[in-house]
Amino acid sequence: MPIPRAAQTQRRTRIQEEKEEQILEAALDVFSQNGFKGATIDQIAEVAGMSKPNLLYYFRTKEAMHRALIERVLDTWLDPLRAFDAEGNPESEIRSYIRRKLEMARDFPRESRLFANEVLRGAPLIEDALKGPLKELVDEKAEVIRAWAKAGKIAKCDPYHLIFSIWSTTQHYADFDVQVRAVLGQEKDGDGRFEDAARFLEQLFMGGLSIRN
Amino acid sequence: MPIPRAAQTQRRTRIQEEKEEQILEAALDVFSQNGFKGATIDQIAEVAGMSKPNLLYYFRTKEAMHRALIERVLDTWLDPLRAFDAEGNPESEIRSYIRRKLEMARDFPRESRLFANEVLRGAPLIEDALKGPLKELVDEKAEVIRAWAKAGKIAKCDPYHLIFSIWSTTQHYADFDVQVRAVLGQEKDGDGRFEDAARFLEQLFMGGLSIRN
DNA sequence: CAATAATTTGACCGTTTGGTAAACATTACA
DNA sequence: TGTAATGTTTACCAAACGGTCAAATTATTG
Repeated sequence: MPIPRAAQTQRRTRIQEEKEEQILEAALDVFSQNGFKGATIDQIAEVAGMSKPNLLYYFRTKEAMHRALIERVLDTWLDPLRAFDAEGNPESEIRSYIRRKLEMARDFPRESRLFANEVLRGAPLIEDALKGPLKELVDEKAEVIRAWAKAGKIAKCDPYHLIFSIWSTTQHYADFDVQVRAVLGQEKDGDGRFEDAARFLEQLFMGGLSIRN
Repeated sequence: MPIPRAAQTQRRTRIQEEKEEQILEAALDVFSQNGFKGATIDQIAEVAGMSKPNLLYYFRTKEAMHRALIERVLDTWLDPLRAFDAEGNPESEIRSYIRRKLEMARDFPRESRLFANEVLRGAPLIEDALKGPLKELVDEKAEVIRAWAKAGKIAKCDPYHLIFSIWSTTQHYADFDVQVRAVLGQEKDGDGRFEDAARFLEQLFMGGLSIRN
């Protein structure tokens, strides 16, 4: 009778796992399209196929839902950068980083837009994560790139802005999808568009870093 | 006594000009930070320094405000691309296009974020503009770039994705400003950051298009 | 099976929101 | 200066919102 909130219980039941998953899936849909303030609990509940109080049984507030969602996304979002290997070959490392980021934009556009929405509004929920773990990771990888440049393996360039430009060019295809589709028309869609983008970005970055094929 | 809404009157008075300007300025502040749904009329009214009904005297609905604002922004936003000159030198044309876009991201970040917010939510208000005038303009300039490539003045590349990548890399500094600042720390701020970005992007695109300095 | 814990829901609450009505104030101009 | 058009404000409304409550239902387990 007293309400032991799902999030507080020690061991999570099967139902809890399933329902929380179901809710976060719906929340991703709604938050990524409307932003935090624009999304409503009723809307998420409807998409999730459950009543509003039921949803609030698993996440006590709208913000708790958003926080759970964005923390999870932020984590997987950085996986490609973590995979960036200092010991590897500069050309193939950068090339495959670009491709992996582009694949994520293609396969997880909602996650990209959720993140974009959050950063756009000032990133109140993830400010600490950006200044802490994210910055540290980028610092580390920037150092790798700088070392490559110093060793003459790639052209000298600002590693931070290189990373920014890879982020922005790839995520653009998720975040600005509507615009991209409007400009390209429907004839180029899906995989064709993806391959065109991949080819172009590869050429751009390989050339810009003086890595000739 | 009957209410001749400002927007409907034939000739606009001095007060109308001033107040509408004042409102749109405030609306830019609020909409760009919170998105359409996240922004409230009360908030805009407060920033504009007038009462809510007074604001609604000039713009009958929240959507009317947003529409007026975004149409104006969209127009000026495309100016740099319009300035792109087919007769000019490819290198300097592309270089100055990048610089101009980067300057806009620096000087008009709110406009950039307003636009980003609108596209992120599916661009319901400007879908037609994207598929019409915007597409036509991009088509035209893409043809110019293609001709340059054919003439061997720049490397062969997909002109559409080239334009997308210039848009995304430059606007990134406005839209993802919080993230950029979090990663770079505060030591690099303002003009220093801008110059670093400009130098990097110039190198990237000039190299990627095989235009060697 | 019994009883306890976990889950689900309809009804509800206070606040915020977009927008209106009408009275009041100010400006423009004959 | 008078008066009609324009501009401004206070008070208000209905709908939507985030969230609560208690009762009902379902699952778990001794």
